[in-house]
Amino acid sequence: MIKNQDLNERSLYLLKSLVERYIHDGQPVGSRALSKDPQLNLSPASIRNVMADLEDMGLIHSPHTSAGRVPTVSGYRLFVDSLLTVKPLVSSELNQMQTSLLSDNEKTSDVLTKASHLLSEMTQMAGVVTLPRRESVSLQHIEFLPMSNNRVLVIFVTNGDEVHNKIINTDKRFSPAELQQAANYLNSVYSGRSLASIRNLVLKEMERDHSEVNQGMLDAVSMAQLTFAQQPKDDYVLSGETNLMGFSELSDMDRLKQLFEAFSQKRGVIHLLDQCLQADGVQIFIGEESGYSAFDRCSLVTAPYSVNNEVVGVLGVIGPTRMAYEKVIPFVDVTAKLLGAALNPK
Amino acid sequence: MIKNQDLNERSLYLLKSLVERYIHDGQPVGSRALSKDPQLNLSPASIRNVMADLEDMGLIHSPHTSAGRVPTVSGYRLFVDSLLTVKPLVSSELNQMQTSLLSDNEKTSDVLTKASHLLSEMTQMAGVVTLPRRESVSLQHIEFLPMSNNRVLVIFVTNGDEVHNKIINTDKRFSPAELQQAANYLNSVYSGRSLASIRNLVLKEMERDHSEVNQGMLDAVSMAQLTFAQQPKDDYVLSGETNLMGFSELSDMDRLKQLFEAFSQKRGVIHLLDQCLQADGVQIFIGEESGYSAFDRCSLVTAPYSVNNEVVGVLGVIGPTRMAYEKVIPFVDVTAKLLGAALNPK
DNA sequence: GCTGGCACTCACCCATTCAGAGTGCTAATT
DNA sequence: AATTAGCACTCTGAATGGGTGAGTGCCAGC
Repeated sequence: MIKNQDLNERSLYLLKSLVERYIHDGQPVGSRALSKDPQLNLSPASIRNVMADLEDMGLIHSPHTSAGRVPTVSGYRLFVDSLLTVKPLVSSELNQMQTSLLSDNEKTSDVLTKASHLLSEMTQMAGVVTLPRRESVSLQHIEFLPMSNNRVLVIFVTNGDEVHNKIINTDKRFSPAELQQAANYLNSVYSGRSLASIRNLVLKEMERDHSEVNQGMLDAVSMAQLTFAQQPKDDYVLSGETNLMGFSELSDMDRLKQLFEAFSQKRGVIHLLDQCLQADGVQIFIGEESGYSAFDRCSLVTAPYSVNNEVVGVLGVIGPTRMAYEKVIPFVDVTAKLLGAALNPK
Repeated sequence: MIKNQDLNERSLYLLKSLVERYIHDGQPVGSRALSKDPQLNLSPASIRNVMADLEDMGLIHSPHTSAGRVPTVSGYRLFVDSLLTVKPLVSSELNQMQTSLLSDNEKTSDVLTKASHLLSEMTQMAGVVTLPRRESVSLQHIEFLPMSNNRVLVIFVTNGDEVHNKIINTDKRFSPAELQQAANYLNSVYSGRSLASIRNLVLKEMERDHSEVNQGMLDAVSMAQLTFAQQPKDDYVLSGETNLMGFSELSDMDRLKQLFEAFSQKRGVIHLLDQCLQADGVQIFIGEESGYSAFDRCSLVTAPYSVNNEVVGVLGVIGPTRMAYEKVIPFVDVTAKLLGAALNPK
């Protein structure tokens, strides 16, 4: 990895200026263009020397002999990590974001959708928000409805007024009254607890000596087991994907197709986003860094969001590698904080 | 409109052959190529004469002087309406479709998703299935949960084990017991009825002399009113959109963007699909016929599907105008029938 | 009414040219 | 020792132009 110290002030400034220019107008940057920079009071020839050094270090690269230079992934990396001067949000933007996210009385899912739209609107790229991890949400209410045969429709509500439902196959047939009783029991014992802790409690309960407990409780616990046993697959809200079709660097149809397939596949994107749960702030994947070839020409700027000081999800912006990081980063950062605030129980 | 009778047998056969060839290999069809057709035992020159006639009638058109001919929208229309020989499904395809759709014990939404995937898989284009119209589904169970302030979370289950939920703002605060009572009342009176009829009953109930009824019933009815008042917006399940990115005729990025925006907008697509609810079989929109410019280069092959002999939704396939109608039409037709069967209460 | 013949028109491919941008290298300058 | 000016060189991209092939429209003859 290239470190800050390996390069002198001047080279770093030159790299910064080059990346900024390239991000700004999308053309390979030549020595002549850079020589116009007043802070970098150098002749094109000297700049060429510096650029040759930067190229040796793999920070920039020339698409062909007589083109200017373009940042490589490492170049972007260094730029983003050490050279970038983030642009604070202007207050009108902040206002817009606040009013759209903090409006009251919304269901969690609606707030997430709004956040996703907000990200894509503000950046004109794609916005993505993962649903809060099921593990950390808590149970508010559970309910069983009889269906044909041994099937039972489970409806449970988690905090944030999210309603989930699932069909379970029980090993015997329950009467409506029995189901009601089981629900009552579970509501009294588990409501308010996180799904993760419920899962643990259920497991313990199942291992206990069955003679001690009555049949009703046993049934209830086994239904809870069926309900909460396997982790549900995570999901996310994506919006503004179509914005990505406007970027020339993503206009290759094959790549675009791969990218959109990845979006509807969801698996890869979720895996990628999950990696950002640990980060304690904005995290960025540039180009191939993500490890998913569909994202080769894209960057992903993410930030985790928290409810009750616990990280429960991730949001981010997906766009071409050549994006205005200095604006996107604060957007993502602030959106994550606002979303956390909006989701906090009042 | 061009009618069958306006053209002699030969011209019609020529048109048919031309459209088939064009659909098959995507190149403008010239007179020489058509002269190879054994059934159409004519010299290129004669064929050119016929083609000139067809062009005058607006059925085919030449992209430029020295290219072959390409069907126009009217040409496709005539072809699809009167010339097409549909290819019945081979039994292996039918089997595949049956096994994937008729597997038991699925929720409505899962079946719809499967149908959509099936359509896109089989045709390698995009598949779309509208959710059953809310009007025609019937209420199975309703339930109220108290939330902060005057807000109440309504959960109701419709046939097909679909769980819906919604937050309503009541004008006074209800205790859990009151809510329970209201739910009990509504369940006893309305369960089994269609949402449309419930809406009517509720309206009548509201107009009745209020002194006659007790407060509990009144509360229940007003909550039902809030729940079922406005029609929920329709929705659909779309899949295989990315397949569309493979077609050269849709590879124009601007158009593609418009198309995908229309998909996520949903409004237009739904409106288009709704028009097919009345049709009593497969209905086709070719190119600009749809009236939505995003679909200018696309065709839409649809069929309504029914539960209990009542049409409740529409499904279809979206692809380039130049698609293999003779295969797509039976696919769509059969899928609609199978979906209806799969959704019929057992 | 059909067909063969013929002149004509394009789109497409290819090679060529040309200007412009940018480079690397070297020698001169500071 | 670092910077710069100068220069030859390379490569892209746009413009040009000829050649080819596919296909047409029309006409005259069968």
